[in-house]
Amino acid sequence: MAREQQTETAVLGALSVEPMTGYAIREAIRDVLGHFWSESFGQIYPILRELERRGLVSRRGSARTHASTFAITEPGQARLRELLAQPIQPPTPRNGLLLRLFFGRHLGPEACRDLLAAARTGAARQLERYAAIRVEILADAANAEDRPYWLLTVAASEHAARATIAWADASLVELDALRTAGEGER
Amino acid sequence: MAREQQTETAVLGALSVEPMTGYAIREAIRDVLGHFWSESFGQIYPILRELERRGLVSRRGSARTHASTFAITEPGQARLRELLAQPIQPPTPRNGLLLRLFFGRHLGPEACRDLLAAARTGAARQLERYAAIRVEILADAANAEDRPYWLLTVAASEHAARATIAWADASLVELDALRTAGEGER
DNA sequence: GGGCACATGTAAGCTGTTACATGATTAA
DNA sequence: TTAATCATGTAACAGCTTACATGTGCCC
Repeated sequence: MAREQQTETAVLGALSVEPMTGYAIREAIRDVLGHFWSESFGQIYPILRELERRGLVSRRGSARTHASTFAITEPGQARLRELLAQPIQPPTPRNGLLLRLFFGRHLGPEACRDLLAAARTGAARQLERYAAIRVEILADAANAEDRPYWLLTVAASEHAARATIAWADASLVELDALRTAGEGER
Repeated sequence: MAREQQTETAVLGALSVEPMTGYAIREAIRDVLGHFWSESFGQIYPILRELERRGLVSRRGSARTHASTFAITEPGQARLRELLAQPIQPPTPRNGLLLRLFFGRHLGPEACRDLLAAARTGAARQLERYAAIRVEILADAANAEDRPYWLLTVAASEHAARATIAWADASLVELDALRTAGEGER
């Protein structure tokens, strides 16, 4: 699946929940899919125009009034199903934290400790956010059919965050052992 | 930290382990950092030339002979330490699997099941690869000082993979419940 | 001498972000 | 009425991948 089609998927998917303005699509993606997806205005508006041209979404209200709402059409629904069935494009891995830790010898144990502690804190904070999202999803009576799928994605992020915390805790212990050993050598 | 500096970090880091050709840098990044980093030739060669110009690496042998080895210089070491201390640039999240599952209602429980099963299989295969990398690192007597840091990154990936497996298992159970409920409604 | 792995590099092109320009609407 | 938020869009640019062009050295 080409990269561009993924934006198309996200936009059509957002509109499959309810009609929205382009601005609202961005907000929804940031607030609801934020833990696993992102789109910028520079992507969304051109795609919306393109989707409109192809009849996959319909615009209500003109762009000039600064209040045009987009709704997914029947062909749009079909296109969304088609896109969702495409093979998943594996992301190119780029983890700045692990890059630093891999070359951690040049940074020293203390700085690595700080990196790990920060990662742990960040993951813990994310867990709180996921709990809030979970509550929101459970409270949303309008989209009961979507609920199990939405909860699936939250669970994925929660598992990942808990794994990060467990890894950080174990690594902090190991780094401490390394620091003590380093002091012993002096 | 700007994106471009991250490539600089990866290249200088690779050369901090031992002098290498550009080709070998790519191989090393793919084989050793592959689970959390990637670089392509189109990035590596221009950066090497730039680093040479700035005196951060030195070239032995000419490009024309197709066998020039790059080594990190003393200023290069200092630059690497500086780069490693830069704040981490958070990656923009883009998880194609979670995007599909979020809109899973349109795909149906069976297709989502397949996605989860594939994710589980992939994570299990990765775990095997990490075990192999771990053995390699432990067997590498030349870089004993780097070892604890390298093992840290492997542990991170292992934790993540195990979290994926646990999540997939739990989610498969939930999806089955959903399928059964769906059949009961008919 | 044919194929393969090693090796260097460039150019085109895609994806995506950022910054900017512009305007409407609403609440203080 | 002024500030904040909602809203639409574009242009420039950064970053990265891919494909291509080219060549070396080795082994069968």
